[in-house]
Amino acid sequence: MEIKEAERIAIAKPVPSRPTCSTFGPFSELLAGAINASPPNVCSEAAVVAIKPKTVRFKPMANRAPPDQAELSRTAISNSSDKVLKSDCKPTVVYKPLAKLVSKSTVSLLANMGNFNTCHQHTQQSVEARVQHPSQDKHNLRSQSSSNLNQIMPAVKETDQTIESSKMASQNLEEDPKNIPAAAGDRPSYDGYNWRKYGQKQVKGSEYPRSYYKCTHPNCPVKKKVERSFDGQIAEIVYKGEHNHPKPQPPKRSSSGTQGIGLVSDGTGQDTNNPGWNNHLNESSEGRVENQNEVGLLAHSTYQAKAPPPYDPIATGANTAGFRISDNSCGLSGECDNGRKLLEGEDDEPRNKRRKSENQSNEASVLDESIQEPRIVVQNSTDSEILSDGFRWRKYGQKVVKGNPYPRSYYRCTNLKCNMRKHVEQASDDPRAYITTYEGKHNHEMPLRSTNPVASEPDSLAPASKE
DNA sequence: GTTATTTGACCAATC
DNA sequence: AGATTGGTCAAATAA
Repeated sequence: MEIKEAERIAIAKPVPSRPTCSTFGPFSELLAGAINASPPNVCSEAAVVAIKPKTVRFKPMANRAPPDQAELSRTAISNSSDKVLKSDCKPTVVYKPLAKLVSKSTVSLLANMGNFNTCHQHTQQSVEARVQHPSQDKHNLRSQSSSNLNQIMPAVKETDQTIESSKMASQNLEEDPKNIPAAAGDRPSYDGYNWRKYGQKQVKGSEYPRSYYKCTHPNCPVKKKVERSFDGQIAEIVYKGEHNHPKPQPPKRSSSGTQGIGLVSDGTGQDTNNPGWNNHLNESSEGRVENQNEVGLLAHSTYQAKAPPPYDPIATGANTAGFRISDNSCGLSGECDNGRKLLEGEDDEPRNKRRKSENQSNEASVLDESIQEPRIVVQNSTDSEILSDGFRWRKYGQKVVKGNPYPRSYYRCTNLKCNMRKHVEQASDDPRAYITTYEGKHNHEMPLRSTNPVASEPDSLAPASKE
């Protein structure tokens, strides 16, 4: 009986526990398994889990980073990256069309880079941010984010940069884990604050599990809720309270400044350093973009910032390091990075430590992935076209809505058959705070895949692409 | 041995 | 008043 129950549980919770399959094949496989309800062999572990419902956790093992992160990051990354790429980047290069790979490493890389995002988040943290998202739309969310990003970040940088950045990131990542002791005690998140995960739950409205984090500072009442999609994208992030303390300064990771940057976070975004830069970024022109990016990453992220972050020294300055990354990765679209970062950052944060070890073991794989990451990069499409969640969007209008000082951008799915539309607008002063509203559903598959390597979603959803 | 994460269970709020 | 959902706590586990 128990066993059965356990099994159930395992099956039942697709979300949180991702497949523990050590091998991780393609995400698709996993999905398939889940769908079938019969876990793949790999999941033998799962079976075990069944036996032990409690400990079911997935082992991060080397295989993967925590599923969430890795996958998430991947998707996020890929998505964001794709998006970014298109918008910003020129066609350049895609290292590999396979988006899959991108995932973890990329993510982490991005995440590192993404620290920028952190900045935004800081702000956000102080405030409450809510992400709006249609529950259904994972894709939508993504798309939103991407779209937003695109919109937001028109700036285009050279793809090369992005690529490089990605590469660097990847490299960094590799190192990161090590370097990143990250987070050493607390795990810094992209925003530069340290968070402790105190709970996870699947919320009814959302498909994805929601993770609850508390700021590790003793006095700090700040909490945040993060929902991640299987893809790894962040569907929602909600911050509550304001930090009573300044952001913890990151231990400098010496090494190369650059490295410090991203690296650190191996995805976690823990780098304290990052936060700083993040903030800077935010402040800086790019900041917005980043924010947006973040948002984008987030699938929906609408933040409503109540108050500005009290401290943000970070914001103040920190960008430095990260920036490089930003240049790189996101130069084009800071978005990518940001988003990724965000994604990773949050979830990852906690995991960083573990990951370290894991990463090490996985490093090889990761590295490979990271390398591939660059592929993310690519895409360029007209400005109007945006790949967000794997779908392609065309901006057909922009307008300033009455209640919102910020312009609202309207997008349509480029697929002729598809009636899907969405509009995105900044919700508050916080660039990150966005509101994306989707209308309709996609009648078609995501085009992106073929087009872009992105695949983040696709990957997960799909066919396993394994590569 | 320590610390952090995961997860089930409990409590509170809302409908 | 009951049911449902969200949020938090605390034990167990793993690194």
